[in-house]
Amino acid sequence: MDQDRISQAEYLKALAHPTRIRILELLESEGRCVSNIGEKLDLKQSNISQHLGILRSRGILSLRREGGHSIYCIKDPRVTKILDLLRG
Amino acid sequence: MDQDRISQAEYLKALAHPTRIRILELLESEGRCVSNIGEKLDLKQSNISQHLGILRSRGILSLRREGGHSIYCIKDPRVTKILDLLRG
DNA sequence: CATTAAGATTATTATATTCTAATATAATAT
DNA sequence: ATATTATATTAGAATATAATAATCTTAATG
Repeated sequence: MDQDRISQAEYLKALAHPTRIRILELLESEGRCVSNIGEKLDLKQSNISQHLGILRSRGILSLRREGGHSIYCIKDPRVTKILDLLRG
Repeated sequence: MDQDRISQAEYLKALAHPTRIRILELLESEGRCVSNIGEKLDLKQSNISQHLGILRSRGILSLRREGGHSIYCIKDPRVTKILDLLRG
């Protein structure tokens, strides 16, 4: 169906941003909370939260709550394969 | 460097469109000219030409001229791997 | 209960993409 | 040389994305 290509495109679009790629690189080693990612990337909290929301809404990241923090982890193993391919 | 993520993002952005994914699927089997792709996809010629230009400018497709036709082919084998992963 | 910390959401503005329509170019045929 | 076919390019309007700032929400703590 054509819906397939639309969701494939949306999936790729979720990955297709330099900040989101940097976030995914950070999360490849371990799950992290928003403020930790914020320190590493030196970006506004709301901006990071928006990017995380995009990655989560496409099923790429998962979220668990721990103490007062939201820990984001890579949920879909395909992203690491795609990033590996890109790094060639 | 950060430039790496920018080019990776641009590469993914080139793939991240339903029409471009359909074009790549068509080209996975064989090289095709613009009008052939046009028949299959039922889109305006200029629109297809623009999408092909985007894919070519990112090094994903190559172009050779043959008679009065432009034949486009997949140049970067990584795309088929990425599409395979998405179809997973 | 009031305060604070962590994160999410919303509004706004700026920028980028996409599609269509029109025009230009290049090669081939008449 | 003119016409035709195939493709490319450009311009413009509509839509989508992105960054910032401001405003919630929730949970934990004094």
